[in-house]
Amino acid sequence: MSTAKKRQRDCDSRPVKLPDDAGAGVLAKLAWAVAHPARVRIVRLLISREACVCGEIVAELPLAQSTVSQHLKILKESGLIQGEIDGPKVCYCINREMLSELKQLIAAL
Amino acid sequence: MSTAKKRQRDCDSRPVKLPDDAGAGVLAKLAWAVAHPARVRIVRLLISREACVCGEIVAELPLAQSTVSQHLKILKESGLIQGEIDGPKVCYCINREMLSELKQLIAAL
DNA sequence: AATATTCATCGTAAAACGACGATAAAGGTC
DNA sequence: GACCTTTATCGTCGTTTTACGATGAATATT
Repeated sequence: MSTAKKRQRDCDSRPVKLPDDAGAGVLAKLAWAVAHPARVRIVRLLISREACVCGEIVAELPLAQSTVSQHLKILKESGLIQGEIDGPKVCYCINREMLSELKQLIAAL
Repeated sequence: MSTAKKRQRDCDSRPVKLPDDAGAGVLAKLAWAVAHPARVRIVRLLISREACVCGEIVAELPLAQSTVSQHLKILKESGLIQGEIDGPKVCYCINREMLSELKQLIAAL
């Protein structure tokens, strides 16, 4: 995704409110991605395994395949994980950059 | 809820599943507390100010007083903040221990 | 070609979230 | 006591989340 921060100089006299809010949104989104036990487990699994087929993730969780797929979609949209099609299977892996950004944003609290 | 599998102390060779799940819930709860822009801003505000009356927090956010109060309640229930009654006002402050736990859990990912 | 496997998506239902206004509770002030 | 300030809670409404089964698309396998 690379929704990098574009820095521009506006002649505003109050450069305080908006940046604060925007930054809050970024952290909130990433935090929300791991704000569910199933998603935490998926993230941890992918961190430890480095690459994992969807079926394995489903087998690891006490949820229906469609539900897991939903969580995977959410994690994918957050940028924390990536999915690569491999034949009829889909191989998921962690996006280390996004994970680092999450860690940094939390650590900077 | 609690569709948790009751796993007895059987001589299982894989003591991995249950701790993983429990820990996931703890992290998910703390992450969810900061999974909303308004709550991120409240947390940041309390970190920077060290103590803050509810009214100031309300003034800082573009939300109704009742809505902010809801968010404060959520943050209080997560343990991330504490509220102390001071006359008719309520003084909120960060719970540094919980904040550290959140940081540690994220960093340990 | 027919079938099986793998995964995403659709449709749906229940629950929770997020927001608000109105009201109540608790504490000061006159 | 009457009144104002401050905050929490209640009731409500619309939206989102979470979960599931069923279906569809894409690829392997036979």
